[in-house]
This record gives sequence, C-alpha cells and structure tokens, in this order.
Amino acid sequence: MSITIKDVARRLNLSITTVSRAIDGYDDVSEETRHLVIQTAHEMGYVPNQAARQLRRKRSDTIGYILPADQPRFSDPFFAEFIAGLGDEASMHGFDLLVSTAPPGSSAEHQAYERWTHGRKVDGVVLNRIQLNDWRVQYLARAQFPFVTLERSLDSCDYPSVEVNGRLWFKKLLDHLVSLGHQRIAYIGASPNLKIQADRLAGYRDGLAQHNLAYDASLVLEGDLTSEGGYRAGEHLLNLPKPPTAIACVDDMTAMGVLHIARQRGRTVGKELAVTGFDGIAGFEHTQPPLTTINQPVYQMARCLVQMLADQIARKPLPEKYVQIEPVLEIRQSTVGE
Amino acid sequence: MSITIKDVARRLNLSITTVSRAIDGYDDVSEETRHLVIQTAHEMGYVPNQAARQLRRKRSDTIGYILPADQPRFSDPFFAEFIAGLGDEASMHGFDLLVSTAPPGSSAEHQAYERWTHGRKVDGVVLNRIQLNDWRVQYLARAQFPFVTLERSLDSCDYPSVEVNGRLWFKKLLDHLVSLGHQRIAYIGASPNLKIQADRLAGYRDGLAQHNLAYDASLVLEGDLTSEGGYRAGEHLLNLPKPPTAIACVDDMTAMGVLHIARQRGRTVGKELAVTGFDGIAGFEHTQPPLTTINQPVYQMARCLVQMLADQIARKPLPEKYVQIEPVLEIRQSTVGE
DNA sequence: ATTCTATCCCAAAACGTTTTGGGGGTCAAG
DNA sequence: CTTGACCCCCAAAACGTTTTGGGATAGAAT
Repeated sequence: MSITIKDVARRLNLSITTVSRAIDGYDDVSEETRHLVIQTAHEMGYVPNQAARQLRRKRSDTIGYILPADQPRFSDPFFAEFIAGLGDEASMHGFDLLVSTAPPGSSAEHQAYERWTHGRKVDGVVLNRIQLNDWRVQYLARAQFPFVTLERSLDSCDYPSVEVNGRLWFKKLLDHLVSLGHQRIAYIGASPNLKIQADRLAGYRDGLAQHNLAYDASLVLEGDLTSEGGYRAGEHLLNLPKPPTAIACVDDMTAMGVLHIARQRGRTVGKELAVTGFDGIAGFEHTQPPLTTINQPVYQMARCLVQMLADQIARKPLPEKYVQIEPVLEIRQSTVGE
Repeated sequence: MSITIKDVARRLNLSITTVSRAIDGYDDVSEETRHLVIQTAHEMGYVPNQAARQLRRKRSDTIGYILPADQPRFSDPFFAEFIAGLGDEASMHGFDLLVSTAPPGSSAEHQAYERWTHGRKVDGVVLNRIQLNDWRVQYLARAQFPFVTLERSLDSCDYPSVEVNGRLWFKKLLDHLVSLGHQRIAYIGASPNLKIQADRLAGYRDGLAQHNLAYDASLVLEGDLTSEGGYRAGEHLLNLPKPPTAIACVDDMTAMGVLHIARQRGRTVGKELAVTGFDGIAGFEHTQPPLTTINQPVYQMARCLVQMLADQIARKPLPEKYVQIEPVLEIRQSTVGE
C-alpha cells in the first residue's frame, strides 16, 4: 500500500493534524517542524491520497471536457489544439483535465455530465459546439455548476464565454469571394441547431445581400463538420447543371472534403472554383491548394476559457464575462490561386 | 448540497447499507426493496459521490494519459484521433480519461505521474512517444502500477504494448523510393532517444543497404516531429550544393513542413522531389500534394491499448501482451505525382 | 420445543484526508 | 501570584461511500 499521512506522523511522533497543516502551509506550526515534516514526507515518498482530499475538501481540482466525437476516425486537429490549450492552462491553475468522448446529444453524454456534476468528479466544465438552445447550458446553469463555453447559446443565462463573431467574419469571406468576381456562391453548413451554423449562415446571407446577390436555396447544403460531409455536399454541388463557382464552407474540415472531391473531378481549385474554410487550423496551410480561411487562435481561446473557469470556481470576480476574439482573414491559393 | 445515500436511506426508512447494496446489485436484498430503492434514488436525483466511492473502493475508475505537448500551438491530428480512441474505449469499460499536458522529460511530467500513481488519482496510464530507455516505464514497472505503451522501450520489463514494426515499414518506403529511381534519399528524423526514431532510422538504413546505396550522414537530419522542424530541416537539405531527390520523413507532421518549404522554393513535389511521411493521419490525404505515407489505424490502436489496460487493471489474464499492428503503404502524388 | 436454513436487513468500521475547537506550555505585564 | 497573549501542537469530527460481520424473523426439519 501507499504511504499515508499517518505513516509520516508516526515516524515523526507528530499528530496527523500537524503534518497536514505543516504541508499545507498554515502558520500555526513552527518553521522548524514544517521543514522537518516536508523533508521527511518527501523522503518517504508521501503523496496525498486524492480521493480522501477531494472528499474532505469538497472539490476535485479537476475540470471536465467532453469531446464531441461522433465518428470513429475522429481526427479534427482543432481539438488537438483545443485540448492542449485546456490542459496547459488547467495545470497552470493546479487543475487536472478530465476528458470524455460522447456523440453530441447521446444519452452517454447526459450521463457523463450528471456523473461529473452531481458526483462532484469535476469542479467545472468547458463546453463547445454550442447549440442555439443548449440543454447543457440550461442544465448547468440550473444546477449552479461552474461552466464556460466557446460560442454562446441563445439561452438567457449568465455565464462566461469566449466567442468569435462568426457572422461578421463569415461575411468578410463573402466580400472576398465577391471581390474576385464570384456570383454563384454555395454554402456548406452544419446542423441547423448549432450556434456556429446559425452565425455563419447569417454571415453568408449578409454577404449575399450586401452585394445584391439572390439567396439560392439549392446552393445551401448541410454537412456535418467532417471532411466526409464536405465531400458528399461538394459532390452534390458539382453535379448541379449549373454548379457554383465558389463554395464557402462552415469549417476547415468540411472544406477539406470539398477540395478532395474537386480534385477527383479534375477541377483545379483556385480562381475558377474557389473554396473557403473557417477555423484556421495550424497545419492546414499545407492543403491542396492552401486554404483561404478565417484563422482563429484556438490555443489562446482554450486557455482563456480555462482562465475564466478557474476564476469562477474560485469565486473570483471575472474581469470580463464575455470575451470576443479577433481572428484573421487568411487569403491563400484556394481562392486566388493560379 | 447534493443528495447523498443518507438522504435516500432516510426517505425509505432503510439503512444506508441496504441502499448501497441494493444499488450495487447484491443478492441479499429483496427484489421488492431493490426496485423501490433504485426508483427512489433516481427520483431524488441521487448520484454517488465519486470521491467517497474512490476512497472506499481504492480505485478511481479513471485512466491517465499525458499529451506530449511541447509547444503552444500543438495541433498534431494524430493525437485528436488517439484521444478519441482512448476515450471511446475507456467509457466502454466504465473508465474516465484524465489528460494532462506536459513537455516530455519536464519536471511537470514527473510530478504528474507521481501525483497520479501514488495519489491514486488514476488506476492505470497509457504511454506513447516511448524512449529507448524510458524512465516512465521503469518507474511504473517498479511501482507495479498498471500501464500500457504504444511502441516498446528497450527496458527489460514485462508490460503490454501495441506496436507497428517501424523498421520494416520504413524500409518499404525506401523500397518504393528506390523503385522510382531515387539515389539520393535524405532522412529527417526525431530525437535519437525516441523508439520510433531508432526504428525508422534503422529501416532507412536497411533500405539503403539493400539497394547498395551509401549512407551519407549529411543527408540525415534531426527534426522534432513538428511541421516547423520539418520546415527547417527541409530548408537545410534544399540549400545543399547537391540536394537530395527524395526526403523520407519520420512522421507526417515533419513531411508537412517539408512540403511547405518545397513549395516556397518553387520545387514541385512529386517525381522530381519525392517526399514521404509516416502515420497516415486521416485528412492528410489532402495535403499539397497528397502525401505518400504509412497508414496506421491510430483509432484502433488506441482502443486496443485501453482494452489491454482495462484487463490489466481488472487482473484478467491478457490474451496477448504484445500486439503487432499491420499498417498500409499509401502511395500518393508526393512520390508519384505530376 | 429445539435447531437449522434462508432471507432480508443493519450498525459500525474503514478509507485518508482536512477542519474544528481547543490545550498545554512560556513569557511578559499587571 | 495571577492574567493574558502567544506559540505550537493535537484529539476528534467530518466528508460519503463500501465492506464486514453479524442479527432478526419465519418457516422447515429434527
């Protein structure tokens, strides 16, 4: 078995109270004793039992995040970067990061949140892939459980969040495409109850309207934020009697799939057929051809979220509850090539 | 505060023992009572406190994994897929997944393992990016703590692992390159104490030897498994008075960086300058140009690891401790293009 | 009438911490 | 000599479970 605080206390002929308080840095234990305790504890390889500590302290020093993995080969690099950001900032605040995978909306997801919050397995959670009306937001807000979100839902709850103005920046992509002369611009989106879909589609429509282009429902398709989804939707668009000259995708992964089908069909992507993404995943500047996209600082956003969550858990007042992040329009060959 | 087992017991005029045992499915409680208990517990929204349960049961139902994030913008999609695999299989066995980020070899990494194992925060851990002699393997083996690894170290410990024969398959890449007529083949590797580096470099040398090509130390560089590292090494190689006609990279991310610099230098990658990777990350078939690589089933490998870890934790005998995975040579335009 | 078995239940201990509420010394001031 | 103020320290309670080791009742067998 492991070394416990009792073993340390016995070795030093001290009470466990004193050992505990020495290590925790209370000032009602002499410097001499404290030094001795810490020294001995270290020598004996004592590490506090986390479960006991959690039980007593009523906190777990852990934050939770559920990866929206809805398919087996889930390799969206967005999440590698996002998790790295969460993890780094978490450990900076002395938190561990608990990750679960569950298809969005599944009962597995429900159960995980219930176990985590009611069972006090985590002190707070990070949400993303927010829906317009999101049960998680409502559930956590009602339970008064600390949480933060990437993108805001429309629920009228008060909670900290980080957001990119998807509507505004998607419109900038449209401006860019129109400035290149495109008139038939398609849109491949995501599930309509997703916040990013609503925002980005709105940006798409704003863009059309501003340049007096008609909204053509046959050019607006639903993907699923994967390259497969983009592939299928792209295929459909290229099969149209009068296909679009530009395809604006809701995210980079979707755009990835479009590039794939375009190449298979022998369509060189660039000026003639333009494709755009949204996310700016590091490493995706090497796609075929390099992808014009909106570049979000995913790592920073993740860290910012954890920062706010940590403050909330510590009941510190937040300097600002609603952080707006400025991305960058990255123009590459997929719209201006060849 | 949350609902505890006491509240449920009081409501039903039962002892907490009976409530506990009813829920846990012991047969010394009548069916009638069990039904009532489960019903009531559910109604009251009772969820067992995880800390208390862990403390008493002496296990956490959690497995740990430390993401080797050594740089801020860490977006290697390999790990998104790997984590998804770990998470899926873990929840299948009733485990949560605890993820931390720490630069390999850092003191933060040491501390995390110590806290997790001695503090019993996790029941087992998954390791990857294994080194030839890996302190983690030795540490965990000595502590008799359950763990599994992706790739084996040379330490003479007995532990379950999953591995791809990197030496054999890297040689196949060399065979492929030579068959295309390449004579000057460079290699961009990783830190020399990494197992994958040792294996893949050995495969590179095997390939050279088999085809009677001399080993030229000036064509063998060290990267860091990132696209930046690949970029720098590639730059160096292209600056040589007599640059190589093919560059074999230790992994896909490195190859990514090479593609980048090659394009910047106006070198069309394909027949004239060939580039290969290793990993077969889903989505990387869309690079510029599509990358010839060794495709590993990362998701499956992760699940297999967790499967073995779960068996080990449950002290079940493992059907096989050492699983060898067969990847696929994926030939694409980066070697046979244009 | 006693013993035995089966069935259902429970009180108390245990897990390893942290926190509460003091308790003895020593020393200086009254 | 008492009082108060410090300074160190500690016993015991508490956190919410699971596990241990029975205990009570009822019916069947002796």
